[in-house]
Amino acid sequence: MFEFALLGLLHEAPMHGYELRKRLHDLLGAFRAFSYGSLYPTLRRLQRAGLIVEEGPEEPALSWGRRARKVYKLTPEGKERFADLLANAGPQTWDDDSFGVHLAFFSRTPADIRMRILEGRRRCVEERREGLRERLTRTGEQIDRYTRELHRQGLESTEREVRWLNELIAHEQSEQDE
Amino acid sequence: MFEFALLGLLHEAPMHGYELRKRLHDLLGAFRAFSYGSLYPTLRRLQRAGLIVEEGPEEPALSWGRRARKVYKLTPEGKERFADLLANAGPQTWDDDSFGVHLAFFSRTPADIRMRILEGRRRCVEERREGLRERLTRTGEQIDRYTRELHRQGLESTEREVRWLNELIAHEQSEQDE
DNA sequence: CGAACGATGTATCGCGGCGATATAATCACC
DNA sequence: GGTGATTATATCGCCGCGATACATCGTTCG
Repeated sequence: MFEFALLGLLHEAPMHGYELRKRLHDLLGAFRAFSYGSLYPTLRRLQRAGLIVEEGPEEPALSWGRRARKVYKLTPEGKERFADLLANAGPQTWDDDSFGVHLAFFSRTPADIRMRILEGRRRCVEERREGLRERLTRTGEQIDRYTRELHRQGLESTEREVRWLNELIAHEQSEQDE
Repeated sequence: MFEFALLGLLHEAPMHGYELRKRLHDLLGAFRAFSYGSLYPTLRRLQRAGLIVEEGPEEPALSWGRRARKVYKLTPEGKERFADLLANAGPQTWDDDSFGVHLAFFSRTPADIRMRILEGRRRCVEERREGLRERLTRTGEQIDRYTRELHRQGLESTEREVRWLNELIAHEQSEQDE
């Protein structure tokens, strides 16, 4: 997840940790929080895996005054890895975050893959919706008001996501026809 | 989180792990998934902390055929701990799950505390809403369609949650007046 | 009859992510 | 010249998850 997002951002330009976190927040803050406690360890992991490298000092004299910062850039292996992650959807569970990251990089994703990701997401959200409906009728009247309220809220937001996904898919199709 | 939910469930009756997980799923599945990979370690932790104890074999002969199961029950310390967790809201961030658990146990929560929890939640969701609005206007037109769509979706669901919380709070107040 | 399957049941392992925290330099402002 | 916000990197321990393993029971189907 983190790995996916970082590789995607570094695809735009080389960056250092702090900057990555800000971009992450702007790009994906609407659906997920990102902490430094994951950022730096993930960067180290990516570095050890050879997916990113620390850029040389470069411009050591120019604009001095900035304090120590480590700028990372993608390696060819990193680009390859990102392409892999882009192409296949993550684990198909309703609480998996990777869909959001996919969406954030959709403008760089081929149309057929976009469609596959969207439909995969829709399928798993629909499954969850059915599960919730079934549970709501099963547990019926025997649960207290607050729990039922929680269920209603969960079901409604799931239904809304399905509708949203349908719109996205429809838009995708109309674009394809044109 | 897990700890909170487990203590709450064991408040109803002594139970074993598998049963707890099923109840968890019925009660809170609408907003959160629960895995065994957390359940059993959490039970051990609670046991080590003296908040729960393994019930004696009890009825060893009756209804035999059932296979090995460990039934846990609350200790006085466990009840105390649960009361503490009930009374004060968890970390006030929009992605904190503990609100859902609180809600699930609302029927056992005093009215004034219910109100405090609801208002705390509303405050932090409203803050997030403002942050998202600000970011949407700031990043304005310079972001691609898909990312904007993600933002819109995040903002809308936040707004819906605020409305929902307002309803819950209003209902709470009307009940108090009566 | 037995095989196969799905539910019941307990448990662990490694890893990914988080909150808290430490450290430090720079900048803006009064 | 001090105070606080912002920029910047980093680690620690804990929590929760997915995968996996294993054993028993009831049912169903060939």
